[in-house]
Formats: sequence, C-alpha cells, structure tokens
Amino acid sequence: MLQEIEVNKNYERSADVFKAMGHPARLRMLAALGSGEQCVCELQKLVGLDMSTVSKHLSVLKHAGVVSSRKEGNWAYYRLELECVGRFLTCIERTLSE
Amino acid sequence: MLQEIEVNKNYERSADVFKAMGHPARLRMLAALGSGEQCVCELQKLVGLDMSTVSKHLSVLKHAGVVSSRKEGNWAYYRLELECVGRFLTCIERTLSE
DNA sequence: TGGCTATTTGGCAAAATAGCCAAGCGCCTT
DNA sequence: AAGGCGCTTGGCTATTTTGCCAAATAGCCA
Repeated sequence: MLQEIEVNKNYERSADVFKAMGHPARLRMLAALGSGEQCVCELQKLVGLDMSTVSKHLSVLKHAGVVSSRKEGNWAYYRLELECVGRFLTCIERTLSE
Repeated sequence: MLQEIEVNKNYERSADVFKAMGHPARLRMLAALGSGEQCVCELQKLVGLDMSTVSKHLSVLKHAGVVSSRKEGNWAYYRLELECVGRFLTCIERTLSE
C-alpha cells in the first residue's frame, strides 16, 4: 500500500537526504553504522578510501541529517540518525532482485 | 528498531536508487506517482522544467528501477515500482523535523 | 500526405561531486 | 615542549550532473 504523499511541498531537504545516501561508499558506511556507532578510522578501513575522502563523505551525511557525530579524545564517532535506513535498503534490494 | 544490514555487499545498485531519488524535481514526481501513474506531460506541468529535462529525469528513475513506463498512443505513462518510497519519505520528514 | 502532438535524444555550457595530497587542528603521551 | 595520532579542511583536477535548445521519432487525425 502506498501512503499519502504531498506533492506541493519543498523536497529540497529530503532530496539532500537521498543524495547523501546515493553513493556506494556512503551506503556501506551507513550499513556498518546500522549495528552501532563507529569511529572514522573503522569506517575508513571498511571503504578503503583516503581518510580525508571518508571524512568528507561523513560530512555530507551529517549535513543531510542522516548521521550525527561526537568527539571523544582523538576519535570522532558517527552514529545513524535515520532509523528507517535498514528497512528501506531491504525494500530496495527486494525490488531490485525481482 | 534497526534491521540487520550486510556490510560486505555491493552497494552500487542501491546507491543508484538513492542517487536517482536525490533530486527535488524527481522526488516531487515520485510523490505524484504515489497516487497512480501519470503521463510525462502532467509531470512536466508539476515540476515546471523543460519537457526534455523531465524526460531525462524520468529516464534516470527508470534506469535505477524506481519507475517503469508504458506507451499509449502519443503518451508515455510512468508508474512507481518501488512501493516503499512513501513510507521512507515520511520517515525522513519526521526525522528532519526533530 | 501533411501537420500536430507527446516524447526522446544529441549537444552544449555551467555547476556540482569525488578523489587525492598537503596542511592544519586538537588531544594525548612522553 | 615535542611528537604522534585521528580527523578535518583547503585546494586542485577529473568526472558527472543539470538544464536548456534544437532536432529526431512516432502516433494521431484531417
């Protein structure tokens, strides 16, 4: 069943959320964050990109409101803010595999 | 509640879905398609962009598997394929408004 | 056939994005 | 204080995306 969706609305903010998630590395990091917060160093190992690139990716996600971060000593920990990511990702994969 | 998300997986395809949805005009058209299929001409009036631009936007969505299309006479009708869009959009808006 | 309509495609310029390296910042340890 | 570590920021280039116009395609109707 489809829900009621408003057409006459500003979709800028929501589009930013989608855009933020529209990158394989960012999506993989979000998947990892699904099981709890992670430091940048772990996420960097996961995606195998330059640390600075990872940092910028995370900043995109943070700006869009998908994740939040906290500092602890030298480390920065990122956490998922959008709790429905997993469900939607599952739905996408189910649809794609049809 | 978060679902189990696999980390070691190819997120290229899913990322393409998000990327496709990551544009205000495309998101607005998807919102419209939430209440049933529409011809390109209607969607064009909705977003107010050049017809050719709208056509390209729709082709992005179709390529990603978010919508499908059928031809009938002069018209092309587009339909939503990803049924969870509405739910996710609602979740995003709820999260953004916190 | 010819003209009209709806849509798609090609091509282009402007803007946005992704990746790296180098440099900077703040905290920690010595 | 000095150096190391984790992370972020600045800057650059290469690539991708967006939007328009113009042209092509295809169906409908007189």
